Amino acid sequence: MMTKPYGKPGDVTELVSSLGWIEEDLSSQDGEQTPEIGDPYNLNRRNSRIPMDLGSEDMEEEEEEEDGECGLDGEKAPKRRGPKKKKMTKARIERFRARRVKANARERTRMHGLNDALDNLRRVMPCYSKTQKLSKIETLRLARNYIWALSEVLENGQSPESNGFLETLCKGLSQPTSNLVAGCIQLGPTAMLLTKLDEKSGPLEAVGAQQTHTLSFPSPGLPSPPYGSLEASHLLHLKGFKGPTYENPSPNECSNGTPPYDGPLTPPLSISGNFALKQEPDTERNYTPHPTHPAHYLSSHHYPASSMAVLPQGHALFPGSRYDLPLDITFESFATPHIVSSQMGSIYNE
DNA sequence: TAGGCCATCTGGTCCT
DNA sequence: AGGACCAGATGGCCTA
Repeated sequence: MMTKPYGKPGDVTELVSSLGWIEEDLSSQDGEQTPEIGDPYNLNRRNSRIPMDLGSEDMEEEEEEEDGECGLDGEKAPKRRGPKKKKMTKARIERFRARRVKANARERTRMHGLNDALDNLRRVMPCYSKTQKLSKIETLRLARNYIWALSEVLENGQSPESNGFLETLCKGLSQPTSNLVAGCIQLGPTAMLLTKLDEKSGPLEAVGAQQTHTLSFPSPGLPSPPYGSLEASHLLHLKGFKGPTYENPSPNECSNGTPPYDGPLTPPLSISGNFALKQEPDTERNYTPHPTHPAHYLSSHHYPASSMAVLPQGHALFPGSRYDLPLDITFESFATPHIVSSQMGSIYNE
């Protein structure tokens, strides 16, 4: 679908004068402006965007006026063919304006719905923060990568704590987002491992076991970030899951015929080093299963302020990372692969 | 100040 | 005819 381009500057000058009635009329909508923006309908800057061709009766008066008129260069405009249209009456102007206002409202609502859906998507991403939202495009990219990474976990048994999992997640993401994801991923498994170990042993033993973790961050004594919860939906959608039966395409191929994904691989800057925080025993570890998590697979941790540089806006900058992690960041969905790994048997057996 | 991101308005197109 | 969807245009806000 091609959108008709707006008129050239010359056209604008010409039309602004001839369409003064529209400008004047639309400007009267000021009373309908929404409070968020001073000029929500852009009425004050729409002069150059007055419809070049309303394509309907709404422009009849303007078309009539132009009949026989000379253009800017003095050339005679071609005589308009077809039936003479009706005059633009006040009532017609009103109808046009009402239609436009209604359409604008619908469009706003539609976009809000789209944004709500994006927010919902953000919430199930490996890292979610209310204060530091992923951009729309990064949300979509990460979602795509996340689905891909999870499918590899399911199909190949790839560890969600492996660098491969992380690299898949970060494919095509901007460097800041990659760092954010890396930080989440690298911090996330700790709590979950601890949680699992806690089921068999005490926290201290779990801490000791953590030291053999393949990834070198969140150290045993390292305070964990505030973990979020794994929403019930993350488990529910696995119910009845019978395992992958599809052919897993290459990351750069799309089986549905869509163009290949050729986003550049942007490995996180700090897979193993930059997030190495202080490796001190954390006597302040405050491990509590997240209340909203039905299976208590995740826990809720909080970083003591001493363990990281705390930025003014409540963000914690991880050493070596360009990306500061909001303190309210959650890792709710990151647990999914672990859930999948640990529950695979029971899920399959259902 | 430039660039990224976003919300909004807008007209065109398609569909019901 | 009217609504949904789309993409272009524009200005505001924020950050490096």
